[in-house]
Amino acid sequence: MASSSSSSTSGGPIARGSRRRRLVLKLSQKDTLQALFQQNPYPGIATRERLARELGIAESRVQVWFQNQRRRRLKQSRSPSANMRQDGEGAPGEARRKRTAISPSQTRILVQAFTRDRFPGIAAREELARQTGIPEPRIQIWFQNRRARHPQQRARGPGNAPSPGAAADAGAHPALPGTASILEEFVEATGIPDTQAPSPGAAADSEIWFQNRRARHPQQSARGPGNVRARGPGGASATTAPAPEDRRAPPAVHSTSPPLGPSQTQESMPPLAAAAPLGAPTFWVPGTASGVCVGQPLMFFVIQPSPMALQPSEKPPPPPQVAVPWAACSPADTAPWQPGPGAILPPLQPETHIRRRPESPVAEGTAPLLEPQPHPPSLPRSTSLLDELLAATGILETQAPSPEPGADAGVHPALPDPPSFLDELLEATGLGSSQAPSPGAAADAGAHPALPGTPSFLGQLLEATDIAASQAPSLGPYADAGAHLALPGSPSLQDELLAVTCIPGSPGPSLGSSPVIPGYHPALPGSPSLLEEIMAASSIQDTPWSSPRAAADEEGVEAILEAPLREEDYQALLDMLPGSPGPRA
DNA sequence: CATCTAACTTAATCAACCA
DNA sequence: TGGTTGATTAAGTTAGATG
Repeated sequence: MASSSSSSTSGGPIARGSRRRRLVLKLSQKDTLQALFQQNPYPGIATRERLARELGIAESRVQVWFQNQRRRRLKQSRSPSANMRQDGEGAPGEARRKRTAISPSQTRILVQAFTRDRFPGIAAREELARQTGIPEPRIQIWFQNRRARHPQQRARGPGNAPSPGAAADAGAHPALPGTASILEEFVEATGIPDTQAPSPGAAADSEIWFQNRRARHPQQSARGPGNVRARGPGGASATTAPAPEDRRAPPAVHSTSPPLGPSQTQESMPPLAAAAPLGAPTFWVPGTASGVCVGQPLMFFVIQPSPMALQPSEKPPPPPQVAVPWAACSPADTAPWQPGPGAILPPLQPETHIRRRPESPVAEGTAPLLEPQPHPPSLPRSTSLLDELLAATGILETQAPSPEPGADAGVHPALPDPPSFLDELLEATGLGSSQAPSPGAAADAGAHPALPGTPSFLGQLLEATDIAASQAPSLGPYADAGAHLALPGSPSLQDELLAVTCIPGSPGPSLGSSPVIPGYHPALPGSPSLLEEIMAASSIQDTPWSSPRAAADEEGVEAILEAPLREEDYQALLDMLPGSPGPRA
C-alpha cells in the first residue's frame, strides 16, 4: 500500500483547486492513529497536534481521520449501545482548540470571498489563508459556519455538491429569509464587515433568520461535554439533490480581491506585534522537512512559491522525519485523555486573551500575512468603526501593537512532556491494533520506526532545507494550508536556517543557540517520538516510516513537526526584528 | 470496476468573547 | 446575560487510490 506515494497525498491529478489532495496514510501512520483511537476516539487539540507532529501530517487531517474512523467504527459495529463514547467519561477531558480570533479586516476578506463563492476549493482557501494569515483549516470552518448561518439561497444538498450555480450564486440572493440581503452584501462588499457592522440593517437580516432558527431549535441537547451523544440519529440531511457541479472556478478570492493583494495587503504587515500576537506563545519550529516555522504569522519572509517548489516532485525527498518530543509543546501534555484538569494549559495565565493559537496562524507560509491574526486581546475585538474605516480606506489596520499583556502568558508551553503519554497508552492498550482489523499493521511489522538515528537537529534542518527547495516546508501545523514556502533562489543555508527560525535578516543565531529552540529541540535524539515509542512498545514496528509526506506533498506543507518556541525566545526574535514594536509592551 | 477511505457538506451544539 | 461566532461532532456524500 503505501507504496507508491509514500505517504503523502497523491500527487496526482487533482483538481487542484477543488479538493484537497487526498492524503494517503502510511501503514505506520495508520497504526499509530489506530492505537490512539483505541485509547481515545475523541482526542483533544493537544493530542491531535501531537499526533500530527509525529505523523507529519496536518492536525486537521488527524481530526478528519478521527471523524471518519469514528464513523466507520460505528457503522461497523453498529452497536447502538454506544460503545463508543460513553461520554462522560472517557475522553472528554481534553481541551478543544482555542477559539481563533478573526479580526474585522480578516473577516472582511473572508466575507468578500464568501459572497463570491460559498464553497471555495482548497486553492481558494489556501489563498485566503495566505491573505488573512488564518490557517486554512480555520478558513474552512469559517466557511462552514458562515454557510450555516447565512443561508443564502437554496440549500444545497447534503453532499458536498455545490449547487449548480453555486458560484453564481454568490450573487444571487433569493430572498430567503435567511438570505443575506443585498444590502448586506453591498455592505460586505464595500468592506464593511457585517459581523460587526454596526449597521443594524443589513446584516441583521440574516442574523434574524438565524435567530429565529435558533429559537426554533432550542437546544435540547443535553449536556455533557461535547455534544456528542446527545443527538439523535439523524440529522442528516436530507434532501435536496444536489447537482454535482463543478466546483468553482477560479479562486475567487484571488481574482477579485484585489485590494488585498498579497503584497500590499492590507495591513502591511503589521509589525510583529501585531502579527505575532504576542501571545504567541507557541510557535513551532519545524523540525522537519518542511517545517519551517512558525506559528506566528510569519511575515518575515515572503516566500514565493517557486515553480519548482510546487512541483510534485516525484521523488520525495527523504523524509526527514523528525520526531518531536512532545516536549514542551503542547499544553496538554498530560494525559491526554485523562481528564486531567489542569492538564491543558499551563496554568498560567491564560491567555485569556490571546489565545495561543494552537496552530500557526500563519498561513502557512507564504505569505505575508495580512493580519495578524487575532487581535490583541486587549483590543476590543473589533474596533469596529475605526477598524472598518481603516479597512475600507485601505489603510489597513495595522494593528496596534498591542501591548500584549502578558503576553500571553500563556504561553508556555513548556510543560515537560512526559513520555508518559505513550507509556500510558501502551500500557493501557497493549497496543496493537488489536481490534483493528487492519491488515496493514501486521504487515508493517518489521521495520522500524523511525528514525534511524535520529538525526540531529541541525541535520534535520539541513535536510529540510534541502528539501525546501523542492518542496514546501510547512509552516504551521496547519500546514496544510498550503503554503508553500519555497525558497526562492535557494538561499544559502544560513539564510534558510534563518528563515526557518523565523529570523529574517538577523544575524542568525547559530543553531545551537538558536533562539528557536533553546530549550528543547524537536529532535532531540534522546527523546523518542511518540510513534517511535508506540511502535517499539507495541512491536508494531513498522516500516521505516519515512517521511512524512509532507515533504513530498506539494501542497502541502503539511505540517510537520514543529517544536514550540518559548515565549522568551519568541521575544528574543522579536527584538531582533527591526521594526518590532516591542514585545510585549 | 468494486472497495476503501480521505475530503467535504449540512445540521446541531457547545463554548469563548464581548457588549 | 444574551448574542455572535469559532470549534466539534454526527451523518451522509463524493471521489481518489487500490486491488
